[in-house]
Amino acid sequence: MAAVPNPPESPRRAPTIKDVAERAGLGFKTVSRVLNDEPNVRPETRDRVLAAVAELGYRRNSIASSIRRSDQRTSSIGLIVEDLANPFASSLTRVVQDYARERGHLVLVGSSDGDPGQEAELVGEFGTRRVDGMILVPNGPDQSYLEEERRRGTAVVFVDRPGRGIEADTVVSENAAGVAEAVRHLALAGHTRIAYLGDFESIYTSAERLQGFRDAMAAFGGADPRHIRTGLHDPEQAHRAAAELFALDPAPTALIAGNNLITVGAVHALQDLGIRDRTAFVAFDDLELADLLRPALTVVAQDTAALGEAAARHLFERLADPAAPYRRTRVPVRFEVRSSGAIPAPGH
Amino acid sequence: MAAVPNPPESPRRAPTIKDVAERAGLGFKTVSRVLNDEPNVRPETRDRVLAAVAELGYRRNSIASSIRRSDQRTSSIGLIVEDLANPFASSLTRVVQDYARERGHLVLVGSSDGDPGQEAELVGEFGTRRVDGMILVPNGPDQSYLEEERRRGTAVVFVDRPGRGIEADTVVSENAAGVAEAVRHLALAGHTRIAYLGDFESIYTSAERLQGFRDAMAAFGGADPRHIRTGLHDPEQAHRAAAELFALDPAPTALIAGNNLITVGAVHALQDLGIRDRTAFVAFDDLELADLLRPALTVVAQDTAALGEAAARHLFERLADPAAPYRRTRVPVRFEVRSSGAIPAPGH
DNA sequence: TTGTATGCGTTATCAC
DNA sequence: GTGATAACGCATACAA
Repeated sequence: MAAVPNPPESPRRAPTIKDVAERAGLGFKTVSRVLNDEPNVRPETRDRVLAAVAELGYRRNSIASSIRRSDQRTSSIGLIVEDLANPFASSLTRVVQDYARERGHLVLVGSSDGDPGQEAELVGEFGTRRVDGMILVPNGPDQSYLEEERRRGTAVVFVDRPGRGIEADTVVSENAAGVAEAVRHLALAGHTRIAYLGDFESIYTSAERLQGFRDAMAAFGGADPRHIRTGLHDPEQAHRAAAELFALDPAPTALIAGNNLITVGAVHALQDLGIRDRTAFVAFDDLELADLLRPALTVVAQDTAALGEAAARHLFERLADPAAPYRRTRVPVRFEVRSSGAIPAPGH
Repeated sequence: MAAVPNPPESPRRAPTIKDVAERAGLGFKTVSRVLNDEPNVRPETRDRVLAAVAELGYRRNSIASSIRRSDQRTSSIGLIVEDLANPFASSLTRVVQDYARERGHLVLVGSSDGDPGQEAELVGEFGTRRVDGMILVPNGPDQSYLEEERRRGTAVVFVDRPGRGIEADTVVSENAAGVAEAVRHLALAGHTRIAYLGDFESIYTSAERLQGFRDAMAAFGGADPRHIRTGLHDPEQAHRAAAELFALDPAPTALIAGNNLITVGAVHALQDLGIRDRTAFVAFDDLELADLLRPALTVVAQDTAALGEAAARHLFERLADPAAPYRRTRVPVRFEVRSSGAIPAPGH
């Protein structure tokens, strides 16, 4: 930590359109016209205004502008994810931000950590700032409180899972289909004792993925109930659950992990047990180095780009037409075959 | 994509303090007093106000509030990173967001993609929305344009690398020391032919890391210039450069990758060449599954949490005291020994 | 083509 | 304690 001598300049009052008007020797309404590209301004006058703007370093105060304009729009939207540091969330955020910016909007972000209280607080803060709309990954049993925001004209879109107690535009992944494909892939390699590790069943995505697993397993004689473990919310819990699975007799010969945190714990467990090379494995969610693991990880990859773009699109379409019927979009997943899923069942 | 019947409710005008005042049978200034916890309000009156607030579902319009308040503060800050989807950036964002939120501030985010033009545009958008301050990972040869923002009272903090053409609070990693430690670690395993893959030398962090490499190598007889490759800006370029390195005679026996994108390309190259198990490797930047690779990746991990928190702290301290001397904070890196760095030199 | 009066929802000032 | 009035920076309506 080093201190630099520094001379801070006196913080000046920012110039307003009145300052610009005075400088240009015009009425401030004329300045406003130029700034908003309204017609009926002589090119010459326009130039004078722009010159004054440049000289004073004027920058519009869009905060003041939005308070007065008829639509009350702020050109900003809010995005609430569980954890911004999670690759799923950050990649979603990036896409939403790009989409918004192309339309002149900025994005306010917040992490709820899966806590309904945090979520509601963030919604409140966003509302206070009068965002034009919000996209959220909802948490908890009830999002009906969002009706109030909506009455004020705020657009609401759910992504990753639907909100509860409220109807709204929603974008989700094809969770069940993705897991079903994983099951079929493993069955093709001769596996029948396929285990599943999932998060809390109260979470929409977890429930859908588990359902996909159960339904797909039914075609192959059904899943062994002891081979299904849910309620795993971090890598450590997944690690323990996986270790317990492989202590069973008969032990599973293949494993499906329900999300990326579970994957991390599960692979660690297989590593500890020294059975990474002979246990078939498919992970839901792609991971940055998945193809560099040995065996390379076969994954059900969510299309976060499509998810984010669809959510953003829904939001802006809702802003354009508040009366349109609500829509639910399901985004296909991509089954990425690498090698871990092709490890054959013993004796197959 | 499914359409839901839906009946949208008519968007109502949001209630204002005047509505609340009328409802409570009071002057609106009294309402304002209650909302701002100002003294001189009878508890009884206060209750009447709060009741009316609840009944009407009133929510303060902080946009209107900030336009009028004397300090002009909006309780929002801006954050500009290169790519929000990058783990380094997203983890930084998360920390900044948490720090800001604890202080009642919201965070506007933007990705510059390393383009100075995008960066300046985002700064402009943030300025227009009158953010209280901005934290940025600067790009390009000149950030002096930020002086203008600062004159308006906006706090400016650089993170990851210093801005150019302007003095400001800055937080950077101990880049050179981190690479030097990697070199010493590899030298201890008997390596002398250590290669280095880096990004453009025009990037501050790249230059610092390369310098750290050169200086540390000097203690071991110096680096072979052919074993240093820079200007690698994505995994593909790093992949090719690594392949070329190991086609040399004599080929390096150890490799240091200058950032996470380069690491991905380099490990792929080692994989293709079938020399992952016998080439010592140290990566700058940690990766999610680094410990599950085989060999597990030895890394120089940046402390993104400390980086983000220091940046946020600088920002809020600057807001509290605009006249304080500028500070530059250097955040130590963590050398994470796993196995890839301990692979011995041939015949050692 | 340009300018004036008014109002947005809030905070600041000052009188009651 | 409470409330009227002005003001913030801008957009809207309308007059000139």
